Amino acid sequence: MPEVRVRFPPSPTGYLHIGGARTAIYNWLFAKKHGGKLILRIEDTDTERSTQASIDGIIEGLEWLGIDWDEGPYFQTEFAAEHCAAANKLLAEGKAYKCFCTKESLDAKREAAMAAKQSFVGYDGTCRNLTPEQVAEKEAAGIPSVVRFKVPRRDGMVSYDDKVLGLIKRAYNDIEDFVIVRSNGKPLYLLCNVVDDIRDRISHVIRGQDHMTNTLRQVLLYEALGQPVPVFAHMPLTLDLNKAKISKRSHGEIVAVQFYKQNGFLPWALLNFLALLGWNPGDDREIFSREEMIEAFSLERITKSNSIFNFKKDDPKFFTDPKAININAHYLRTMPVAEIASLVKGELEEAGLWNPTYDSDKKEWYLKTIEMIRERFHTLKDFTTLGRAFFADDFTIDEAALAKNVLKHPDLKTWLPLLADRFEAADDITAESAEEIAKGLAEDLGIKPGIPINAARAVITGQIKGPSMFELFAHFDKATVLKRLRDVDRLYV
RNA sequence: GGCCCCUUCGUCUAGCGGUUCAGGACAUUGGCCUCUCACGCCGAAGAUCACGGGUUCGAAUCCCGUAGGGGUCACCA
Repeated sequence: MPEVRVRFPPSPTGYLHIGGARTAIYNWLFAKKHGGKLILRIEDTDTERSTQASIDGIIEGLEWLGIDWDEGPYFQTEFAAEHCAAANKLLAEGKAYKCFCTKESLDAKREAAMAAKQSFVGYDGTCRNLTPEQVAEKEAAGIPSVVRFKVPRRDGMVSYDDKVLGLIKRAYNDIEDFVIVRSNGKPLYLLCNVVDDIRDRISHVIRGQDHMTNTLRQVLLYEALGQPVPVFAHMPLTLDLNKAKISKRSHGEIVAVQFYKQNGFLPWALLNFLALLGWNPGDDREIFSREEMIEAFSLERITKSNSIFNFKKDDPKFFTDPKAININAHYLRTMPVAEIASLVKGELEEAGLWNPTYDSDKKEWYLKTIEMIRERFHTLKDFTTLGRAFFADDFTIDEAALAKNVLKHPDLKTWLPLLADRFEAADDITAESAEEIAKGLAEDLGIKPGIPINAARAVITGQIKGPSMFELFAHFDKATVLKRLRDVDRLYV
């Protein structure tokens, strides 16, 4: 295979959404797999809608995901001269022509054709065969014109071999003479994109299936420009549960990469999830290290059919696709502690809960805490919400925990302080001695051990569930344990 | 409407003519474990492989129709 050069060409008209991210991911994986280059090219020719904020957001999103590129960002607008030169070349060679039809008359014609349910609603070729004299005449009269590509009028099919979908073909006669330069002299996407891909020596174009009809026309442009056609691979689209294309407009932030960053996702977990939406390695693996995924990736194993991003708005249990959360939770509980520790540090700092000693004296305690609580967390955010009691005294006790494990047994008002007394009397609290003490108290009181233990969990961690309480009695600072146990009184109001 | 693509459990998917009355993952659910929850482990339920015709000794797998879904038909990208 010649040098692999792929590109990710976002148009900066919004944030990076998961569909775009997935395109970037596949291109990135393919480049890495083949030792190729990934080029980032900002397609900003739509000056009306392009914004700097969008460019920043897209780059930030890619960087957060860990997708690095080898060249760029290039900006399409910087190559306007090349785009024009290509258009002029086609014009000079008779492969394109000026069209003086007005947009209004064209729109009217198309609407009439569609209303009449005619098979061909494209441009009718009115200006295709104007003589040079007629063209000169119209230009002299100051009539504005666009440049249209002269699609070969011949029988047969234009075709290309799609790496994902197989042979795609379409009759020449079904393709209209499309516009390549606006009346204001600015070339359009179809042409710019091809010219840029030629200049950037792009070998493989990996993009969404929504580009399929563009591809046939672009193949024609490559041929007219006398350039080799790159390999195309069209990946399936991501739809919502109603099978509608996901978009910022209709789905909001849930489809933005930024949303996942803000909601405690690990970049690699999101990437892993996204990669699996429309691709699989051919075996049962679903969790990959970076190296494993690069090694396993191939265009041939990209799925043909669209996939659904399974999220229900206002789902009380899952704020996004359950599988995405599951994968995130998996990484959360299996990644090296040192790695997750620094991410949690960021969360704590943001929440104003960071204690510098976690980096020095209490480092061991800090790491152990994370190790203990991360197992049942789903996102990084859980450390400062569900796990708040480990890092602060001003936590609130979960309602269910309070009702079920504390208020239900009024005698805990005396039992918990009693437990505190026994802990206080013990010189060294280990998980083993804590268990002995707690169970011993229950026995002496003639109650089930679960009652004081679960109540302790509620007042010490604020949660109805969590790590082994015996380990926690030993893990928490003794004074904290005693205080929280003795403070149980305040809960009965 | 034309053209193009797609169609296997709720969702992501495996499958590429026979060893599959369809396997895995997530979600759901029963149990074990247990101080709780989670993890882990063992189970359950869940897909007449969109439908209808062919081809074949044999089809989820090949062919043809039909239906459904998606994409696209801009002087947007």
